[in-house]
Formats: sequence, structure tokens, C-alpha cells
Amino acid sequence: MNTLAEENYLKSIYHLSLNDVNVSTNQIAAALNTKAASVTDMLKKLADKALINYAKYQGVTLTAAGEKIALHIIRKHRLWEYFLVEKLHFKWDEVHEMAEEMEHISSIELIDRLDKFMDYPKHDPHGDPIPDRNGNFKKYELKPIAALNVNENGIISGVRDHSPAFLQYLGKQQLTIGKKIKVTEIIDYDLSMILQVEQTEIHISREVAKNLLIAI
Amino acid sequence: MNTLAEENYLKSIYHLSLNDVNVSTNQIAAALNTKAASVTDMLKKLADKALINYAKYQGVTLTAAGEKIALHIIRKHRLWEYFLVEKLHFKWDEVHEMAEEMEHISSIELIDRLDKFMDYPKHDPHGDPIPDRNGNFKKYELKPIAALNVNENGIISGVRDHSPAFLQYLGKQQLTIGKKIKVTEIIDYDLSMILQVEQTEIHISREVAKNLLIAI
DNA sequence: TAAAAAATTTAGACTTGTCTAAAAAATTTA
DNA sequence: TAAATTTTTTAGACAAGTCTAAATTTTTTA
Ligand SMILES: [Mn+2]
Ligand SMILES: [Mn+2]
Ligand SMILES: [Mn+2]
Ligand SMILES: [Mn+2]
Repeated sequence: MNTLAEENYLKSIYHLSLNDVNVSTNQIAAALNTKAASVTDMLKKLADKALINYAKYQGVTLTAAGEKIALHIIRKHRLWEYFLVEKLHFKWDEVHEMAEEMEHISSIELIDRLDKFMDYPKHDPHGDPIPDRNGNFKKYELKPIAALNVNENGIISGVRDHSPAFLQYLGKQQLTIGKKIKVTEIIDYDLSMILQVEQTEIHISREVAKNLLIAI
Repeated sequence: MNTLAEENYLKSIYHLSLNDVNVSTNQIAAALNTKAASVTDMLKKLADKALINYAKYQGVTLTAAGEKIALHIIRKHRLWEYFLVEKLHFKWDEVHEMAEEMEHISSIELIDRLDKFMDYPKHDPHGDPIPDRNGNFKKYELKPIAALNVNENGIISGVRDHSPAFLQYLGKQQLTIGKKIKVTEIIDYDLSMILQVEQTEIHISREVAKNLLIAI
């Protein structure tokens, strides 16, 4: 199988690939908190294993084999996050670091049984889709609340920023996955928004509105 | 914190310490499937960290700090084994290897919540005691069925051999933790035993009788 | 389009954990 | 108790993964 470091590189490349077709050495270094020189070394190893397509100075893409591994790691990460929140009652801002370790537990049978135990959840606590055992999941487009006009509404379905600070803020404001929101006002001066969420009005900055996603 | 290798060494030393006060380099090498030279290297590191007492050629003992870490790893191992059997319905012979990986997940809060989620089990699926968060557990003496005489009885409470082959054999014979057994006959020729277990009589070899333990 | 800046790779080094072969110490045997 | 055997340690090497500093390539800027 693959080492822990290899798994982390593949996962990072997958996530970065969602924004850019070719992923650069520096992007990976930033994501993994390591140095560009270390990334170059690992890219050679992953290319030797045919898990990425790599040409010097050109950036990388995942091969089908590499993507399969990445999606399996992501499946494990998200299923463990779901477990931690739904069964062990952690808050959604507390689980990411634990899942970063748990995603490397290797047994496939274990993760399939965990999936069944939790009745095949489709999304993790942050609204991100959980791939099935074959790596398949529905890709829906989400859009930021910032893209809405006054009187438009939607259902909170994801976040663009996964930092504990942002998640904690949202949790305190009751801006959690599944909540129905409606834009009641947009302040001209700073483009902040007033939302109707259940019985209450909540005032969020443009920054927050850009990072909070609704289903289209 | 400690590396994965360090944790495995401490755990092995703990287990070996139950049979011998001083644990030898070769014993550790055998337990960890590594070479004596590698063990010597690691013993120096663990001694530098004050986790073991080590004097060249003399074997090792755990310090209080080392034992605390070992018991915490063992707590995690056994709680995850319990989870795998009770919640994910694995068989008792299938869980050890998975727990070998899961025991290294670092969060203490996670394991305390897992403990609570399962309602604070006292024993793992093999009858071994689960230390509490402070490393405490009741030490009861168990004895092998081989030590019983005809007409004596007991409750199956542990195994001396944890190999999947032995556990599978016991499972098939319904010789599982908690079962009440009574010795109905001991065959002079090979010292094999006939046990009464619930409604049925089961014939076990001396080898099996030595490795199957009952509460005293 | 040549110079400057940024990105990437290479070179060489370091740590952790492992190994084999050889040396040293401890234990067993005769 | 001296020789033989076993156990343990030392010496030197290697792979994985990382780093800094320097060289190279690409991209941007003027
Ligand atoms: Mn996460
Ligand atoms: Mn998540
Ligand atoms: Mn086990
Ligand atoms: Mn066990």
C-alpha cells in the first residue's frame, strides 16, 4: 500500500485539482505545510508509481489510479467526521484534525461497515459529499450566499472555509447545514447581508456571505 | 508526543513485563518482528526519554511514565476492539490487526467519548481488561482450564493465545467469553478434557485447555 | 525582448527506523 | 574454570521524508 505521506500528497492534489487543472509545486507545499523542494521529491515518487502525471516545471494531475486512492482517503475522512459528530457528539469545528489521522486506517471492510453502521450518510458534517466505496458521489454545484439578491432564498449546504474559527462562528449564529435562509436586505455600503433564518434575523459580513454556500 | 514505533516498543515491553520482570532485547525483537540491533537502538532512545530503565546487557523495565503511555495505548487498542465487535459486528478473531492501527489515533478526548458511547466496557472481546483513562483496571488472576479436576467448573474469561486460528476454533466450538463450563472427564492417555458447555459436551485437547482461561 | 522576479528543481545534508556483519559481553557446558 | 554458545551491542549502511542553499527554468515586467 501507500505510505501516510503519499496518501496526504494525493489527497491534497485532489483538493487543489478542483480549482486548477494543473496543480503547482508551490500550491502543494502550501497545502501540506512543507517546502517546495520536498514536494518535488515526492512528485517524482508518485510519478514513478503512476499515481500522478508529472512533467518538470509543468505541475501535476492525478492519474485514474491516483484519483481512486485520493477519493478513498476522502471517503474515510468524511465518514469518520460523520461518526465523530453524530455518534460521539463532537462539534463540527472539532473533528477535522482527528479525521486527518483516522483517514489513514487501512481496512476497507472496516470503513464499509462503519458506513453501514451510520446508514450510508451522503454528506459529512460540513456538507461535503461522501464518496461511496467505488469513489462515486453526486456532484452538485453550490453557490455562495453572496451571489443572492434581496428576497432570494436557499438552504445552507456547505462552507468554502473549513477553519475552526469560521465553523465556530457559524455554529454560534445557528448558520448550520440544512437551515433555510432568505436574504432580507443587502447593505450598500459594505455589501453585508441581513438574513432571515427561522424566526431570527442575522447580519453577516460580505466575507461570511462569500464562504457560506447554498444548494442551487 | 511519541512516534508510532516508540509506542509499539512501549506496548511490547509492557506485555512482556507481565511474564518477566526484566525484558530482554531478543524478546522485544521477537515480539516486534525486528532485529536485536534495531531494538538496542530504540532502547537507547526510550531511555533518553526516561520511558524505560535500561542498562547495557541487563534488559529493561518501564518507568512510571513509560507504563502510563503503554497502558494508554492498550486502553485504546482494547476499546477499539470492543467497538469493532459490538458496534460493527466483526468476529473476535478479525479485530486485532485493525486495532493495531487504531490504537495510535492520538486524541484522548476521542477515546474517552468512545468509552462513554459504549457505556464503559470493562473487558475487550478477548476478555482482557480495559484500563480506565487513568490507567487503572482490576487485576484478576485467571487460570487455565487445564488446571481443573473432574467435576470442577468455571466461567470462560480469557485466552492465553490470541491467534486468529485459536480464536476461530473456539468460536466454532462456542467456547466464548462468559460461557459456563464444567469438566466431566479427563482422558488419562493424552490429558484431553471433556467439557459440559450449556447442553453439549465438547472434547478439547490439553493444548486448548492450557490456553483457555477461567476466572478463579 | 532583455532584465528582473518568481517558481521549480537539484545538491547535499539530516533524522528516524531499519538492516547485516562483526565485536564484545554474558551465560552455559563440559 | 576455560571453552563454546548465546545474547547483546557497535559499526556502517540504507530508505523515506524532510530541510536549506544554490542552480535552473519559467513567467512577468519594463
Ligand atoms: Mn475535514
Ligand atoms: Mn469535512
Ligand atoms: Mn488485540
Ligand atoms: Mn484483545
